Amino acid sequence: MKLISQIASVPLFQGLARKQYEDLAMIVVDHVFKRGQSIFGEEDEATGFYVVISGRVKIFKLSTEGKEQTLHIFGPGEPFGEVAVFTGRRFPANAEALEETRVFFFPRKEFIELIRKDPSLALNLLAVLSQRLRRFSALVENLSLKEVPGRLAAYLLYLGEGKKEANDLTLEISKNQLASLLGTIPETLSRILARMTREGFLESSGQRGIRILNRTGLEELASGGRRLS
Amino acid sequence: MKLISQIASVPLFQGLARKQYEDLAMIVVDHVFKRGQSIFGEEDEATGFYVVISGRVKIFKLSTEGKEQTLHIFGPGEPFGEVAVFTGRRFPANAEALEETRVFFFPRKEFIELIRKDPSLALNLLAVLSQRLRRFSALVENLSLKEVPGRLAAYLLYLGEGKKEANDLTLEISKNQLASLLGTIPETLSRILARMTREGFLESSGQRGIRILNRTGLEELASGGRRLS
DNA sequence: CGTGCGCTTGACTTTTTTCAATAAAGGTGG
DNA sequence: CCACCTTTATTGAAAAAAGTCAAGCGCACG
Repeated sequence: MKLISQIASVPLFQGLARKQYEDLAMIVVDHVFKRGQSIFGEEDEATGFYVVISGRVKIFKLSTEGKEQTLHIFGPGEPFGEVAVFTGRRFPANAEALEETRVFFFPRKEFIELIRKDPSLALNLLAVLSQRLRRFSALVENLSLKEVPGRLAAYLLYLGEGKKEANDLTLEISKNQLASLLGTIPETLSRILARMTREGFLESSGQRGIRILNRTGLEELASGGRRLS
Repeated sequence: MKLISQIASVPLFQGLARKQYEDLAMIVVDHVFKRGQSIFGEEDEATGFYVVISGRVKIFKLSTEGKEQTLHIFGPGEPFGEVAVFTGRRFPANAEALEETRVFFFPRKEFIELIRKDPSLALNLLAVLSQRLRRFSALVENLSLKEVPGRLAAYLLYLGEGKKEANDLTLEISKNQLASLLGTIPETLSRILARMTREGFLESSGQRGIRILNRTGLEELASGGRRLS
């Protein structure tokens, strides 16, 4: 059946027994959201979590002044909202479809029931969360470099981690938001990107594309062993 | 038996069935480390994870130039090294006892076997990891404030979270290391602490103690709605 | 009792932010 | 498909913040 093969193709559910897939198929709720439509809001009850099947989902927070800060963009195969399922009962951020997006929703209660029945599911989840935790702590390290060029270099390398085309990056957030994530402002980011381009570290293609030309150079910047001239 | 009640008092294992505690007691390895002794090193095989029973454990990384960066200090009841158990097979950092420290070691293979037998253990673990992930993402948000006073204020508030005496803080890392975590240098941190003291936001007691005197003021700094004069 | 490490302070330099003005891109509706 | 409009990105010059270098203090430790 189509549903089961779709579930089986989600990395989070890789390597489960046939029976498990059938059980998952029993509790899953198929949802389609239109571009711009909200999937859940901050402070909403977390009644379950989602997996993106097709399309893209933006996770973001709104500051008190109403400014939007994108935390992450999830694409096909990626789960989101799981953290809330196991801690609080509320989502800590908002989720919205960036384009026509299909998601599978797994209701909290039923899902936990499933875990109780077969723990291999839990082991998969633990692996996913652990992985994320590791990446996060790497990010924290990066952000503590004291100068912006170093932070930017570290971030770009971090972006390429575990990709085939590690030199061809696509920013999943706007440069304004990247600036904010790096603890700086768009003007500074823009200037530093310009300098890096001038010095042959990278080249940008379009608004979101960045190609790394001198990986070693970036690594030196990120480790503080070198500075932009 | 003593062992079981000690295991039961670990938050990570709260609320399990009697049988579970007995199983855990079967696989646990009791270890005592002297002050300064290494518990594991970066790149060591992660054959299991630890829970602090008494004493304190420092988790740190060494930079290429041999400088030490403390990531965390764990005290009684707290688990460490779990992430490595579920992802890679190697630890991403070093662990060392800060004082005479007793830890329980849970071997990976046997522990995973236990999870397979009873998933409520897995649910506890999932909750702990999720919680940590949440705190981490809050930390990332804090570190992205563009000025140091804001980052410091956010960090101090973050430290006090979920404590009874939220205004009486004890830094668990040296000010040098705090500076590094905040993406700045000790001199700047020192000056900013001095300014904050002069303006009545806080007062410091001893080298590691900080008392918050004006929480609202710090919150305004952290949100960018106010600056030090 | 000296040595070392961590913390503080001062004067000076460099980096980053601010403010303001333009340029480019992307989406919208005709 | 094009013109328009709003959002996003870039650039310059002046102001502010943070970093560097150097020196001194104080407490813990051997």
